Amino acid sequence: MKENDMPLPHPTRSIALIDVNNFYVSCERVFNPKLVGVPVVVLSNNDGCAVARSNEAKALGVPMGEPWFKLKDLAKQHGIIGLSSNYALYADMSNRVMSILREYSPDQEVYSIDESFLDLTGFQSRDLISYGQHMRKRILKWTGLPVCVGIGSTKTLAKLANHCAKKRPVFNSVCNFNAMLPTELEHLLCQIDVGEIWGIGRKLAPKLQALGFNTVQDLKRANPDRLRQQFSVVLEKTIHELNGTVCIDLEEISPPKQQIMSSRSFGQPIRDYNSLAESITLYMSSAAVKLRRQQSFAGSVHVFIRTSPFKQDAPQYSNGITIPLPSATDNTMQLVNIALWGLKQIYRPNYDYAKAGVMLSELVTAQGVQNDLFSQSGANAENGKNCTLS
DNA sequence: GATGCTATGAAAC
DNA sequence: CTAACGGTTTCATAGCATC
Repeated sequence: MKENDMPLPHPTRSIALIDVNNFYVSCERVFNPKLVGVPVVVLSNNDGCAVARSNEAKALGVPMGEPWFKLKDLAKQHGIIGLSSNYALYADMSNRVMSILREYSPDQEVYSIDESFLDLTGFQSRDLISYGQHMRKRILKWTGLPVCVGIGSTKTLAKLANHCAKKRPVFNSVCNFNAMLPTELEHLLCQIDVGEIWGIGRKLAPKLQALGFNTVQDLKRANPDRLRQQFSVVLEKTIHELNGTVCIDLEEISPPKQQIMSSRSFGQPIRDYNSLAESITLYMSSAAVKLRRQQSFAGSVHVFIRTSPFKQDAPQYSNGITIPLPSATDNTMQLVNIALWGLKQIYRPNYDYAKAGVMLSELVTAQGVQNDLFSQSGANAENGKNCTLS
């Protein structure tokens, strides 16, 4: 791809999206080179489902999210290796990658454990492909992880460019839409399925195809107003972003979570109240840690328990309860007690429970608490831990 | 008729 | 030997209740 060194028609932003290939699998391979070149999947909690697949595993047709027991035959046949996940390792590797990337731009959004946006606007456009190659080679050398780089004038386009970098060997893992001629880009976008666009998922893709929007180019040329009517604002924004109009900003500082959830499927079904209570206590403790780490206070607590929907013949029960708190708190003891009270309300004996969890919502930040306290002249300020919701 | 709350669904990683 | 199936989060909307 030849770089375009003509002046660009509009003041164009250059947003890069850097994404580690098959992140969990690649992490495992760094520490066990025997896994290189063979089909590998990393499994979810309790070795339940495939949450990451190597290219070899994908080529064998292993679907994302497939339960491991359904893969046993295929695995035996082709020697697919199933690994338990090691989230502490992945978090550590992620931190290394993110700090390397931070040196390439002061404007970074860490979007997920294996993805980061960088704003490269103002960097010399014709150099961006080599800049991207530099990142890629450095990350590979310093962490052992393979990444791809996509560059475009919006986040949606950067995502799409990243997809091209990954899927099309021509780009050698770095694809810059901004460096392509309009006709060249159009030709490319005609070959990509609508379903590949960020925000177009399993439900939306078939609906759009039914209306004749089969490729990215089709959707790019669609009438945003009309599709907003028919679908949603989200889709309207996507169309604008495909045309280079920024609708989704770079979020360098991640806003505090509005709700915090902790839940887990059990390795084996649980029937008795005490075991359930133990789990709920554990989940709430971890939720409370997350809550305090972002310096928030919870205004309501939700507790839920459920049997396995996959056991068709077993009696099913699923219930949850939301408990509003008179006063927002971040205190583990208080939160656990409330959750256990909630559990008592919804618990029914003689069911095989498969999953339980808690959710904290109506979160207010410590900042908000401060303001609240000032505005309410310190009412309910006992050890600064509680605040009244107004 | 406008506004607010809740439950639900779709999407993402 | 059999059965076995993730976890969080956000955002938008629809339906219902309320002012």
